Amino acid sequence: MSMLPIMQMIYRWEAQVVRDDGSGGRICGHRERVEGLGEKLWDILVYYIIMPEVHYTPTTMDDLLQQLQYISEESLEDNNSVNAKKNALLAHPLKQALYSELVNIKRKTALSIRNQPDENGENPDLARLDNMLLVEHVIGPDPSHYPQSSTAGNASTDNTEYLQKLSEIRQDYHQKMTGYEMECSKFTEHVRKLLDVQGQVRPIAGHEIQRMVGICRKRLSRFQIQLKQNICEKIINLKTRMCDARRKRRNFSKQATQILNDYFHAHIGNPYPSEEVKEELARQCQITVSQVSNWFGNKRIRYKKNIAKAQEEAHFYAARRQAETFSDSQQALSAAAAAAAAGAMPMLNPYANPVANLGGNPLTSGADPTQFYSGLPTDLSDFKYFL
DNA sequence: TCTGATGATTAGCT
DNA sequence: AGCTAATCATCAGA
Repeated sequence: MSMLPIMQMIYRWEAQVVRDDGSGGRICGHRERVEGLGEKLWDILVYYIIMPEVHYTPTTMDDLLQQLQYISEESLEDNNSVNAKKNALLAHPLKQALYSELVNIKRKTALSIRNQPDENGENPDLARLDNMLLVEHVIGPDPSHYPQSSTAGNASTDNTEYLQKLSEIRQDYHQKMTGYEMECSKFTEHVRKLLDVQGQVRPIAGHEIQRMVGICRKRLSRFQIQLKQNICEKIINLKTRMCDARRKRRNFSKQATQILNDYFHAHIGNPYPSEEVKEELARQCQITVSQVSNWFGNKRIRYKKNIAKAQEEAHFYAARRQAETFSDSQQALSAAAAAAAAGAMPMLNPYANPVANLGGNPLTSGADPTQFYSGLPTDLSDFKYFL
């Protein structure tokens, strides 16, 4: 605390006292603007002005500083001498005048300095969290009361499970928020009562108490933010879990697979549907365009792989047939294996060579005939994709 | 429970 | 951006 404002305040108040009670006394000419009043100002005034007879008046700056230090360190609680001072102060005829003056000065000086706009502004983090909680139906209307849509079975099951989990989170949130509000109210009420008591001996106006309660609530809102953050994290985890397609993979319906297979085999020469076609297929199959893209990606690569596998098997069996003409069966098997491994005899590849394909028997490969021969192209140019 | 099928994801390529 | 190839995670039938 700076000394100059305190001295100015003392002089100012002394002048006020002289005017109010007309009893004369020291009148000081210092009426300069008072700035930066501290919380102990009231005690200082009590010591030096209201009860000057029980305290010696400091004559030097060092004496005054020493006295101020003493006052600052003295507790206002459970102290007989302090209580005596409080009582003397409350009974003093000038108490009200002094009180009003100090409240007025505090409002003009200290409060105006501390009353920054950000103290009253809404916390952006809290607003963001509240917004998310509103969007996710944790606050506001309960989504579990909404009528269920009659979508496909899997989606409906997922939705029900999601709503159930969300309802649990919602319940947890409201329970914790109720507890928070209760604790918050209890604490702010305690602060309010404390300030009311302090207000009897210190210049604390009603609006200051309100402001202090607001500050308390603001400080306590950190717990509220923490709570809301935890709830938001829970929702994000829930959504991640529910939306993780790998965990909740569902096979497409038979009808959807049929539609996709029909298109694939009908366009086996160039199984790359355009974006428009993908959208149409997605609509027909009731899946997303991405799923259509995935399906075609998987289909193409697996189709190719199966061809390679069929080719390998064809090589093996062809080689074995050829080897059967040998007398040594061991030699035959070795020859077949070597032929298959080397990918020899491409003539037997039903897809690498369309002419051979048309003459071969796909069933000997052991592959799924519907996989390989459904919608088999008749025009040789259709094979360009696999050549 | 095992195993092949299948949808989704990812890195790398063009 | 779209594709391939490898891989993962899950489904579903034996």
